[in-house]
Amino acid sequence: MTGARDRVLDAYETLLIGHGPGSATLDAVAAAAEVSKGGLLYHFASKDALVTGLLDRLRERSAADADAIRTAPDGAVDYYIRTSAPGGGQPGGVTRTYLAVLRIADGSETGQAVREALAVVHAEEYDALHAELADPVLAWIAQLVGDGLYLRTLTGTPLPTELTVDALLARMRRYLPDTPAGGRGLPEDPA
Amino acid sequence: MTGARDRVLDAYETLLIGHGPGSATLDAVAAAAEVSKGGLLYHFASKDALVTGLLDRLRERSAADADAIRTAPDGAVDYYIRTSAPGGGQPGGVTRTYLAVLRIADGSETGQAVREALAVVHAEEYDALHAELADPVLAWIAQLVGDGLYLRTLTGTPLPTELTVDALLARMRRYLPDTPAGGRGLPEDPA
DNA sequence: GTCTATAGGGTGATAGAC
DNA sequence: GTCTATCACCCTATAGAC
Repeated sequence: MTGARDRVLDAYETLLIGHGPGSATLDAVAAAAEVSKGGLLYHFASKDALVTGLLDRLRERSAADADAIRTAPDGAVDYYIRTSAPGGGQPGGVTRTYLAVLRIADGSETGQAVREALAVVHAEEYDALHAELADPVLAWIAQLVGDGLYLRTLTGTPLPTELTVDALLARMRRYLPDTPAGGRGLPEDPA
Repeated sequence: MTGARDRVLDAYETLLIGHGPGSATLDAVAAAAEVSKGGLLYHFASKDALVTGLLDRLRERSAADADAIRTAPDGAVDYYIRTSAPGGGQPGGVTRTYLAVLRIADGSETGQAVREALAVVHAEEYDALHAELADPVLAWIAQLVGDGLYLRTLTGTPLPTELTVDALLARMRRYLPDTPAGGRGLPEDPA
Protein backbone atom coordinates (compact mmCIF):
# COMPACT_ATOMS: atom_id res chain seq x y z
CA MET A 1 0.00 0.00 0.00
CA THR A 2 1.60 3.21 -1.14
CA GLY A 3 1.48 6.28 1.06
CA ALA A 4 -1.49 8.59 0.87
CA ARG A 5 0.77 11.50 -0.01
CA ASP A 6 1.97 9.85 -3.19
CA ARG A 7 -1.52 8.70 -4.09
CA VAL A 8 -2.70 12.28 -3.85
CA LEU A 9 0.07 13.53 -6.12
CA ASP A 10 -0.64 10.73 -8.60
CA ALA A 11 -4.31 11.67 -8.65
CA TYR A 12 -3.49 15.34 -9.08
CA GLU A 13 -1.25 14.53 -12.06
CA THR A 14 -3.88 12.34 -13.64
CA LEU A 15 -6.57 14.99 -13.34
CA LEU A 16 -4.32 17.75 -14.67
CA ILE A 17 -3.33 15.71 -17.69
CA GLY A 18 -6.72 14.23 -18.43
CA HIS A 19 -9.07 17.07 -17.64
CA GLY A 20 -7.05 20.22 -17.16
CA PRO A 21 -6.47 22.53 -14.22
CA GLY A 22 -10.11 23.62 -14.05
CA SER A 23 -11.18 20.09 -13.11
CA ALA A 24 -8.35 19.42 -10.70
CA THR A 25 -10.20 20.73 -7.67
CA LEU A 26 -9.43 19.60 -4.15
CA ASP A 27 -12.66 17.62 -4.12
CA ALA A 28 -11.84 15.85 -7.35
CA VAL A 29 -8.25 15.11 -6.31
CA ALA A 30 -9.37 13.73 -2.97
CA ALA A 31 -11.98 11.52 -4.62
CA ALA A 32 -9.52 10.21 -7.21
CA ALA A 33 -6.94 9.50 -4.51
CA GLU A 34 -9.59 7.81 -2.38
CA VAL A 35 -9.00 10.13 0.51
CA SER A 36 -11.46 12.51 2.09
CA LYS A 37 -11.01 16.20 1.50
CA GLY A 38 -9.94 16.62 5.11
CA GLY A 39 -7.42 13.83 4.69
CA LEU A 40 -5.98 15.54 1.65
CA LEU A 41 -5.69 18.82 3.51
CA TYR A 42 -3.85 17.06 6.29
CA HIS A 43 -1.08 16.11 3.90
CA PHE A 44 -1.20 19.32 1.87
CA ALA A 45 -2.43 22.23 3.92
CA SER A 46 -3.55 24.26 0.90
CA LYS A 47 -3.81 24.07 -2.84
CA ASP A 48 -0.55 25.98 -3.08
CA ALA A 49 1.06 23.32 -0.92
CA LEU A 50 -0.25 20.71 -3.33
CA VAL A 51 1.34 22.54 -6.23
CA THR A 52 4.59 22.86 -4.31
CA GLY A 53 4.52 19.13 -3.61
CA LEU A 54 4.13 18.43 -7.30
CA LEU A 55 7.02 20.75 -8.14
CA ASP A 56 9.22 18.96 -5.62
CA ARG A 57 8.36 15.68 -7.27
CA LEU A 58 9.14 17.18 -10.66
CA ARG A 59 12.57 18.33 -9.52
CA GLU A 60 13.41 14.92 -8.06
CA ARG A 61 12.31 13.04 -11.14
CA SER A 62 13.95 15.50 -13.50
CA ALA A 63 17.31 15.05 -11.83
CA ALA A 64 16.94 11.28 -12.05
CA ASP A 65 15.91 11.55 -15.69
CA ALA A 66 18.91 13.68 -16.58
CA ASP A 67 21.05 10.77 -15.41
CA ALA A 68 18.95 8.37 -17.44
CA ILE A 69 19.48 10.52 -20.53
CA ARG A 70 23.25 10.41 -20.04
CA THR A 71 23.44 6.69 -19.50
CA ALA A 72 20.80 5.53 -22.01
CA PRO A 73 22.18 2.52 -23.93
CA ASP A 74 20.93 3.73 -27.33
CA GLY A 75 22.07 7.27 -26.77
CA ALA A 76 20.67 10.46 -25.32
CA VAL A 77 18.66 11.52 -28.36
CA ASP A 78 16.99 8.14 -28.75
CA TYR A 79 16.00 8.14 -25.10
CA TYR A 80 14.79 11.72 -25.05
CA ILE A 81 12.71 11.49 -28.20
CA ARG A 82 11.13 8.19 -27.25
CA THR A 83 10.14 9.32 -23.77
CA SER A 84 8.77 12.58 -25.18
CA ALA A 85 6.51 10.93 -27.72
CA PRO A 86 2.88 10.30 -26.80
CA GLY A 87 2.74 7.17 -24.69
CA GLY A 88 6.49 7.13 -24.22
CA GLY A 89 6.57 7.98 -20.53
CA GLN A 90 6.86 5.37 -17.79
CA PRO A 91 4.56 5.55 -14.77
CA GLY A 92 6.69 7.09 -12.05
CA GLY A 93 8.90 8.82 -14.59
CA VAL A 94 9.31 12.52 -15.30
CA THR A 95 7.12 12.58 -18.35
CA ARG A 96 3.77 12.37 -16.62
CA THR A 97 4.79 14.83 -13.92
CA TYR A 98 6.18 17.20 -16.52
CA LEU A 99 3.00 17.12 -18.60
CA ALA A 100 0.94 17.76 -15.48
CA VAL A 101 3.06 20.72 -14.43
CA LEU A 102 2.86 22.21 -17.92
CA ARG A 103 -0.85 22.70 -17.37
CA ILE A 104 -0.44 24.89 -14.31
CA ALA A 105 2.29 27.11 -15.77
CA ASP A 106 0.23 30.27 -15.92
CA GLY A 107 1.12 33.84 -15.10
CA SER A 108 -0.25 33.76 -11.57
CA GLU A 109 1.81 34.18 -8.44
CA THR A 110 2.30 30.46 -7.85
CA GLY A 111 2.66 30.12 -11.62
CA GLN A 112 5.95 31.95 -11.23
CA ALA A 113 7.36 29.12 -9.10
CA VAL A 114 6.03 26.65 -11.66
CA ARG A 115 7.82 28.38 -14.49
CA GLU A 116 11.05 28.50 -12.56
CA ALA A 117 10.84 24.75 -11.92
CA LEU A 118 10.19 24.14 -15.61
CA ALA A 119 13.16 26.30 -16.54
CA VAL A 120 15.36 24.08 -14.37
CA VAL A 121 14.00 20.96 -16.04
CA HIS A 122 14.64 22.41 -19.48
CA ALA A 123 18.18 23.34 -18.54
CA GLU A 124 18.91 19.89 -17.12
CA GLU A 125 17.55 18.16 -20.21
CA TYR A 126 19.57 20.43 -22.45
CA ASP A 127 22.76 19.84 -20.50
CA ALA A 128 22.26 16.09 -20.62
CA LEU A 129 21.74 16.18 -24.41
CA HIS A 130 24.61 18.58 -24.86
CA ALA A 131 26.90 16.21 -22.95
CA GLU A 132 26.49 13.62 -25.69
CA LEU A 133 26.12 15.83 -28.73
CA ALA A 134 28.82 18.42 -28.05
CA ASP A 135 27.37 20.74 -30.68
CA PRO A 136 25.04 23.16 -28.87
CA VAL A 137 22.76 23.88 -31.81
CA LEU A 138 22.29 20.18 -32.50
CA ALA A 139 21.50 19.51 -28.85
CA TRP A 140 18.97 22.28 -29.01
CA ILE A 141 17.32 20.89 -32.12
CA ALA A 142 17.04 17.46 -30.51
CA GLN A 143 15.45 19.00 -27.45
CA LEU A 144 13.03 21.08 -29.52
CA VAL A 145 11.89 18.05 -31.50
CA GLY A 146 11.18 16.27 -28.23
CA ASP A 147 9.36 19.30 -26.91
CA GLY A 148 7.28 19.42 -30.07
CA LEU A 149 6.21 15.87 -29.30
CA TYR A 150 5.32 16.94 -25.77
CA LEU A 151 3.08 19.62 -27.22
CA ARG A 152 1.32 16.97 -29.26
CA THR A 153 0.74 14.90 -26.15
CA LEU A 154 -0.44 18.00 -24.32
CA THR A 155 -3.09 18.81 -26.90
CA GLY A 156 -3.99 15.23 -27.60
CA THR A 157 -3.38 15.70 -31.30
CA PRO A 158 -2.65 12.30 -32.78
CA LEU A 159 0.54 11.88 -34.77
CA PRO A 160 0.08 11.87 -38.55
CA THR A 161 -0.52 8.25 -39.44
CA GLU A 162 2.26 7.95 -41.98
CA LEU A 163 4.81 9.27 -39.50
CA THR A 164 6.34 7.14 -36.79
CA VAL A 165 8.79 7.86 -34.05
CA ASP A 166 11.09 5.22 -35.52
CA ALA A 167 11.19 7.05 -38.84
CA LEU A 168 11.80 10.30 -37.03
CA LEU A 169 14.71 8.84 -35.08
CA ALA A 170 16.21 7.18 -38.11
CA ARG A 171 16.27 10.51 -39.88
CA MET A 172 17.66 12.43 -36.94
CA ARG A 173 20.40 9.88 -36.49
CA ARG A 174 21.62 10.85 -39.93
CA TYR A 175 22.27 14.35 -38.74
CA LEU A 176 24.04 13.32 -35.57
CA PRO A 177 27.84 13.13 -35.46
CA ASP A 178 27.78 9.49 -34.35
CA THR A 179 25.50 7.82 -31.88
CA PRO A 180 26.74 5.02 -29.66
CA ALA A 181 27.00 1.73 -31.44
CA GLY A 182 24.38 -0.84 -32.19
CA GLY A 183 20.94 0.61 -31.85
CA ARG A 184 17.78 -1.35 -31.60
CA GLY A 185 17.38 -2.48 -35.15
CA LEU A 186 15.66 0.63 -36.38
CA PRO A 187 14.08 0.46 -39.80
CA GLU A 188 16.24 1.94 -42.50
CA ASP A 189 15.17 5.35 -43.65
CA PRO A 190 13.51 4.87 -47.04
CA ALA A 191 14.24 8.37 -48.39
CA MET B 1 -12.33 52.16 -33.15
CA THR B 2 -12.44 48.41 -33.54
CA GLY B 3 -15.62 46.46 -32.87
CA ALA B 4 -16.41 45.36 -29.35
CA ARG B 5 -16.52 41.75 -30.43
CA ASP B 6 -12.91 41.77 -31.55
CA ARG B 7 -11.82 43.69 -28.50
CA VAL B 8 -13.38 41.01 -26.31
CA LEU B 9 -11.57 38.23 -28.15
CA ASP B 10 -8.29 40.15 -27.95
CA ALA B 11 -8.75 40.57 -24.21
CA TYR B 12 -9.60 36.90 -23.78
CA GLU B 13 -6.45 35.91 -25.65
CA THR B 14 -4.32 38.24 -23.59
CA LEU B 15 -5.65 36.90 -20.30
CA LEU B 16 -5.29 33.28 -21.36
CA ILE B 17 -1.70 33.79 -22.42
CA GLY B 18 -0.67 36.01 -19.55
CA HIS B 19 -2.50 34.55 -16.59
CA GLY B 20 -3.98 31.22 -17.60
CA PRO B 21 -7.53 29.94 -17.94
CA GLY B 22 -8.25 30.29 -14.23
CA SER B 23 -7.94 34.05 -14.44
CA ALA B 24 -9.79 34.45 -17.72
CA THR B 25 -13.18 34.90 -16.09
CA LEU B 26 -16.00 36.79 -17.75
CA ASP B 27 -15.50 39.66 -15.33
CA ALA B 28 -11.80 39.89 -16.10
CA VAL B 29 -12.33 39.65 -19.84
CA ALA B 30 -15.02 42.32 -19.77
CA ALA B 31 -12.81 44.63 -17.73
CA ALA B 32 -9.80 44.10 -20.01
CA ALA B 33 -11.95 44.71 -23.08
CA GLU B 34 -13.44 47.79 -21.46
CA VAL B 35 -16.96 46.46 -21.78
CA SER B 36 -19.40 45.72 -19.02
CA LYS B 37 -20.12 42.13 -18.17
CA GLY B 38 -23.61 42.53 -19.61
CA GLY B 39 -22.13 43.98 -22.78
CA LEU B 40 -19.83 41.01 -23.11
CA LEU B 41 -22.69 38.58 -22.68
CA TYR B 42 -24.58 40.41 -25.37
CA HIS B 43 -21.88 39.56 -27.90
CA PHE B 44 -21.13 36.10 -26.49
CA ALA B 45 -24.12 34.59 -24.80
CA SER B 46 -22.09 32.22 -22.62
CA LYS B 47 -18.54 31.29 -21.84
CA ASP B 48 -18.84 28.42 -24.26
CA ALA B 49 -19.84 30.89 -26.94
CA LEU B 50 -16.73 32.89 -26.12
CA VAL B 51 -14.60 29.79 -26.57
CA THR B 52 -16.37 29.00 -29.82
CA GLY B 53 -15.70 32.54 -31.00
CA LEU B 54 -12.02 32.13 -30.27
CA LEU B 55 -11.93 28.81 -32.11
CA ASP B 56 -13.57 30.44 -35.14
CA ARG B 57 -10.91 33.11 -35.09
CA LEU B 58 -8.23 30.44 -34.81
CA ARG B 59 -9.56 28.59 -37.85
CA GLU B 60 -9.69 31.79 -39.93
CA ARG B 61 -6.20 32.84 -38.98
CA SER B 62 -4.79 29.37 -39.38
CA ALA B 63 -6.07 29.13 -42.93
CA ALA B 64 -4.57 32.54 -43.71
CA ASP B 65 -1.30 31.50 -42.11
CA ALA B 66 -1.10 28.30 -44.11
CA ASP B 67 -1.11 30.50 -47.22
CA ALA B 68 1.54 32.72 -45.68
CA ILE B 69 3.72 29.66 -45.05
CA ARG B 70 3.43 28.61 -48.68
CA THR B 71 4.23 32.03 -50.10
CA ALA B 72 6.87 33.16 -47.61
CA PRO B 73 9.75 34.73 -49.56
CA ASP B 74 12.47 33.03 -47.48
CA GLY B 75 10.77 29.68 -47.53
CA ALA B 76 8.26 27.79 -45.44
CA VAL B 77 10.66 26.61 -42.76
CA ASP B 78 12.14 30.04 -42.19
CA TYR B 79 8.69 31.53 -41.82
CA TYR B 80 7.35 28.80 -39.59
CA ILE B 81 10.30 28.74 -37.21
CA ARG B 82 10.48 32.50 -36.91
CA THR B 83 6.81 32.93 -36.16
CA SER B 84 6.94 30.07 -33.64
CA ALA B 85 9.81 31.52 -31.65
CA PRO B 86 9.04 33.61 -28.58
CA GLY B 87 8.16 37.10 -29.75
CA GLY B 88 7.87 35.98 -33.36
CA GLY B 89 4.11 36.33 -33.71
CA GLN B 90 2.48 39.39 -35.21
CA PRO B 91 -0.51 40.96 -33.46
CA GLY B 92 -3.50 39.76 -35.42
CA GLY B 93 -1.64 36.64 -36.55
CA VAL B 94 -2.26 33.02 -35.67
CA THR B 95 0.48 32.75 -33.10
CA ARG B 96 -1.22 34.64 -30.29
CA THR B 97 -4.55 32.97 -30.92
CA TYR B 98 -2.89 29.57 -31.08
CA LEU B 99 -1.06 30.08 -27.79
CA ALA B 100 -4.29 31.20 -26.15
CA VAL B 101 -6.22 28.20 -27.40
CA LEU B 102 -3.49 25.85 -26.19
CA ARG B 103 -4.35 26.87 -22.65
CA ILE B 104 -7.96 25.78 -22.87
CA ALA B 105 -7.25 22.41 -24.50
CA ASP B 106 -8.32 20.30 -21.55
CA GLY B 107 -10.31 17.10 -21.39
CA SER B 108 -13.64 18.75 -20.73
CA GLU B 109 -16.61 18.65 -23.04
CA THR B 110 -15.82 21.94 -24.76
CA GLY B 111 -12.17 20.95 -24.58
CA GLN B 112 -13.01 18.31 -27.15
CA ALA B 113 -13.94 20.99 -29.70
CA VAL B 114 -10.76 22.83 -28.81
CA ARG B 115 -8.63 19.79 -29.48
CA GLU B 116 -10.32 19.18 -32.78
CA ALA B 117 -9.63 22.76 -33.84
CA LEU B 118 -5.99 22.36 -32.84
CA ALA B 119 -5.74 19.14 -34.80
CA VAL B 120 -6.92 21.01 -37.90
CA VAL B 121 -4.33 23.72 -37.35
CA HIS B 122 -1.58 21.15 -36.96
CA ALA B 123 -2.65 19.40 -40.12
CA GLU B 124 -2.76 22.63 -42.11
CA GLU B 125 0.68 23.66 -40.90
CA TYR B 126 2.06 20.27 -41.75
CA ASP B 127 0.57 20.30 -45.23
CA ALA B 128 1.96 23.76 -45.90
CA LEU B 129 5.44 22.67 -44.80
CA HIS B 130 5.14 19.42 -46.69
CA ALA B 131 4.27 21.33 -49.87
CA GLU B 132 7.72 22.89 -49.87
CA LEU B 133 9.78 20.10 -48.37
CA ALA B 134 8.34 17.10 -50.21
CA ASP B 135 9.94 14.72 -47.70
CA PRO B 136 7.32 13.94 -45.04
CA VAL B 137 9.75 13.18 -42.23
CA LEU B 138 11.66 16.39 -42.85
CA ALA B 139 8.45 18.40 -42.87
CA TRP B 140 7.55 16.77 -39.60
CA ILE B 141 10.89 17.61 -38.02
CA ALA B 142 10.55 21.23 -39.08
CA GLN B 143 7.11 21.37 -37.57
CA LEU B 144 8.23 19.73 -34.34
CA VAL B 145 11.09 22.18 -33.93
CA GLY B 146 8.62 25.04 -34.31
CA ASP B 147 6.26 23.38 -31.85
CA GLY B 148 9.11 23.02 -29.37
CA LEU B 149 9.59 26.77 -29.61
CA TYR B 150 5.87 27.23 -28.98
CA LEU B 151 6.22 25.19 -25.82
CA ARG B 152 8.98 27.52 -24.67
CA THR B 153 6.75 30.50 -25.26
CA LEU B 154 3.92 28.74 -23.47
CA THR B 155 5.93 28.13 -20.34
CA GLY B 156 7.82 31.40 -20.52
CA THR B 157 11.14 29.58 -20.37
CA PRO B 158 13.75 31.88 -21.88
CA LEU B 159 15.87 30.50 -24.68
CA PRO B 160 19.41 29.48 -23.70
CA THR B 161 21.48 32.61 -24.10
CA GLU B 162 24.06 31.14 -26.44
CA LEU B 163 21.37 29.88 -28.80
CA THR B 164 19.62 32.10 -31.32
CA VAL B 165 16.89 31.48 -33.81
CA ASP B 166 19.27 32.55 -36.57
CA ALA B 167 21.76 29.86 -35.58
CA LEU B 168 18.94 27.34 -35.43
CA LEU B 169 17.73 28.24 -38.89
CA ALA B 170 21.20 28.24 -40.37
CA ARG B 171 21.71 24.71 -39.11
CA MET B 172 18.32 23.47 -40.26
CA ARG B 173 18.87 24.93 -43.69
CA ARG B 174 21.81 22.55 -44.03
CA TYR B 175 19.47 19.62 -43.74
CA LEU B 176 16.94 20.93 -46.19
CA PRO B 177 16.99 19.84 -49.82
CA ASP B 178 17.23 23.42 -51.09
CA THR B 179 15.43 26.46 -49.82
CA PRO B 180 14.37 29.24 -52.18
CA ALA B 181 17.22 31.49 -53.19
CA GLY B 182 18.74 34.45 -51.43
CA GLY B 183 17.53 34.60 -47.91
CA ARG B 184 17.98 37.45 -45.51
CA GLY B 185 21.71 37.40 -45.01
CA LEU B 186 21.72 34.83 -42.24
CA PRO B 187 24.95 34.46 -40.32
CA GLU B 188 27.05 31.56 -41.48
CA ASP B 189 26.91 28.54 -39.26
CA PRO B 190 30.20 28.49 -37.35
CA ALA B 191 30.33 24.73 -36.72
C1' DG C 1 -27.23 47.62 -27.28
C1' DT C 2 -25.47 48.25 -22.84
C1' DC C 3 -25.95 48.29 -18.10
C1' DT C 4 -27.04 46.75 -12.75
C1' DA C 5 -28.62 43.43 -9.55
C1' DT C 6 -29.12 39.04 -8.18
C1' DA C 7 -29.85 34.09 -8.13
C1' DG C 8 -27.60 29.52 -7.97
C1' DG C 9 -23.75 26.40 -7.94
C1' DG C 10 -19.18 25.21 -6.81
C1' DT C 11 -14.45 25.93 -4.66
C1' DG C 12 -10.89 26.62 -1.05
C1' DA C 13 -10.31 26.52 3.59
C1' DT C 14 -11.43 26.07 8.77
C1' DA C 15 -13.27 23.84 13.07
C1' DG C 16 -13.84 20.16 15.63
C1' DA C 17 -15.38 15.06 16.39
C1' DC C 18 -13.34 10.47 16.42
C1' DG D 1 -4.20 10.88 11.15
C1' DT D 2 -8.49 10.94 9.03
C1' DC D 3 -13.13 12.28 8.81
C1' DT D 4 -17.75 15.42 8.54
C1' DA D 5 -19.85 19.81 8.67
C1' DT D 6 -19.82 24.34 7.51
C1' DC D 7 -18.42 29.16 6.14
C1' DA D 8 -17.09 32.78 3.01
C1' DC D 9 -16.02 33.70 -1.54
C1' DC D 10 -16.12 33.83 -6.55
C1' DC D 11 -17.94 32.53 -10.99
C1' DT D 12 -21.52 31.88 -14.54
C1' DA D 13 -25.77 33.13 -16.11
C1' DT D 14 -30.38 35.37 -15.97
C1' DA D 15 -33.82 39.14 -15.42
C1' DG D 16 -35.01 43.37 -16.26
C1' DA D 17 -34.10 48.72 -16.24
C1' DC D 18 -32.52 52.30 -19.35
